[in-house]
Amino acid sequence: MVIRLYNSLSRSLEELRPLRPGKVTMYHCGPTVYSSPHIGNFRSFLFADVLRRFLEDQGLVVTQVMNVTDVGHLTLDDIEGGEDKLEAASKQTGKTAWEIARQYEAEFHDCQRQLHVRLPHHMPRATDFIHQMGEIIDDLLQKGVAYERNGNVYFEVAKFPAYGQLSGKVLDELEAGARVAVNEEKKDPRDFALWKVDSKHQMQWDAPWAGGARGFPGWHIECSAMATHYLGDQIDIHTGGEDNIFPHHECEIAQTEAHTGRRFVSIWMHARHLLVDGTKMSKSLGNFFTVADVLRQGYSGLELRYALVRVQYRQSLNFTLKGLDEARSAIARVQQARQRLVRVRDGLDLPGVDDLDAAVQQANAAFTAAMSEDLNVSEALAAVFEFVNQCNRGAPSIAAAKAGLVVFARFEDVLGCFGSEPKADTTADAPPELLALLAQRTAAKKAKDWAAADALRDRIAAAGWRIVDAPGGARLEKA
RNA sequence: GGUCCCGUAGCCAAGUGGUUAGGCAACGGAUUGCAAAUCCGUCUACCCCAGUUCGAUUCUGGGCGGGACCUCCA
Repeated sequence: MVIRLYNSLSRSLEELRPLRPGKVTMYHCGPTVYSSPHIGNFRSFLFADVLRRFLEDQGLVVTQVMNVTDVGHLTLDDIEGGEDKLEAASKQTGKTAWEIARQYEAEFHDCQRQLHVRLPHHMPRATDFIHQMGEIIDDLLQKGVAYERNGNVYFEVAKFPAYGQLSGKVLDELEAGARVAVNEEKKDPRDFALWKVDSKHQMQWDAPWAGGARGFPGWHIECSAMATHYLGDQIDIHTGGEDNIFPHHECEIAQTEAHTGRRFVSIWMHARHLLVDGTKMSKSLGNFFTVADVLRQGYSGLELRYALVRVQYRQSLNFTLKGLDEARSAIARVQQARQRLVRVRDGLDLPGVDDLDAAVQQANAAFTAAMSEDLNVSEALAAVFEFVNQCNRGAPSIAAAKAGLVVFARFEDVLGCFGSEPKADTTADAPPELLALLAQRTAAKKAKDWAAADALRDRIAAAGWRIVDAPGGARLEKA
């Protein structure tokens, strides 16, 4: 199956042709660990996760690298002598920048776990790569595409003609941009920092090249260092949020390609920002959600994952609490269909004669086709639910149940938002007191004391379980 | 101001130059003691105006509306 992905650089769908057949290298711009991860962050990271899962589903061997930015990116204020994100958080909390970084890095990993993210193979910290950044900076200085002013080192954009290709920024207009603070040190306003000197900065290192001043790395160099370190000079796919296109990825291309002399990335992929209640998520509008916020409201990681993954990554998904409720219902529908198959397979329910062959084939083919076309998850989900309906309406044989469960396992393997295969019967997992109530209800039903039976059912429901009445008897499911 | 994306039934959201996407919700029926789950059915839409075409939701142009980026941001 040909996999086509949208390349931001060419602004078109391109067939994925790995540099080394059968293997795909991916680099993802990861979190800046100065605050709690929010749902927008994870829209982007879950997109990367689904991409990786689908490529593996297609038999490709994937190597994933995601950086942890613990140096902090400079804020706008920094241009005028302010501080970076980590430094700012440090001042507010009284903790050191290092403590802040480690705290939020741990929280990020926790979110990854809760959202069922398959962990990237490498998650390097920027602060562990100061030396490698220095080597690149030194090389760029040697090559004459970077220059030093008062210890600060800048990349000279004029020396890299392709600058602006990714973002489509017209250079002349950039120069006149109103939000660009004047920096007399730069030869050109577009030049960007590779190394900065600021004696007040908490995180500082001796310059890792001869003759350099003590300071800290600039905005973009970490990704070049870590990507090339783990994956080589050329990588297949590089992802990030759409905001990364400019300036971050534009600068990354410039400095990396100037350094290696080779094309850095084959396919650039960018996730569209999500909207919350139809508008941009922001703290001032009060529609800002961290991952923890959502989980605290009683939604599961799977439900949040479903809500963030169900729309194709290049569409501006509209996140709502109602959407989470919909996710809950949708997941339940899938899991109920799976459980039905499990019960047939395990001999708890009578098998039928339907073989499901056509449905299995159709579901797999439609799912693959949808995902192959730039990860069209919405369309892939339609294939999933079409299959749910096929399973539910028929009377699957034992062989069909087995085959159907393989299909569902595959869907779960790629999307990861349904959960593991349901147990055939969860009654035994319920607390003993609920089992006692269930027994009482069964007795009440036998005595045709409907009022008592219904009252008992209500009590069980209040405890978070629901009764499933079936021909073989009633059982309990976690609601 | 520059660049770009989008506007699909109650809500979310695919897709197509002419054949019911899907999910959630709602309603009717089957099933059930009543429910839950499930099945069947109903609600069947493409912002507006021109143009191209035998035919446009789908292509072109204009308008209106929403959103994004333009050195904090996934």
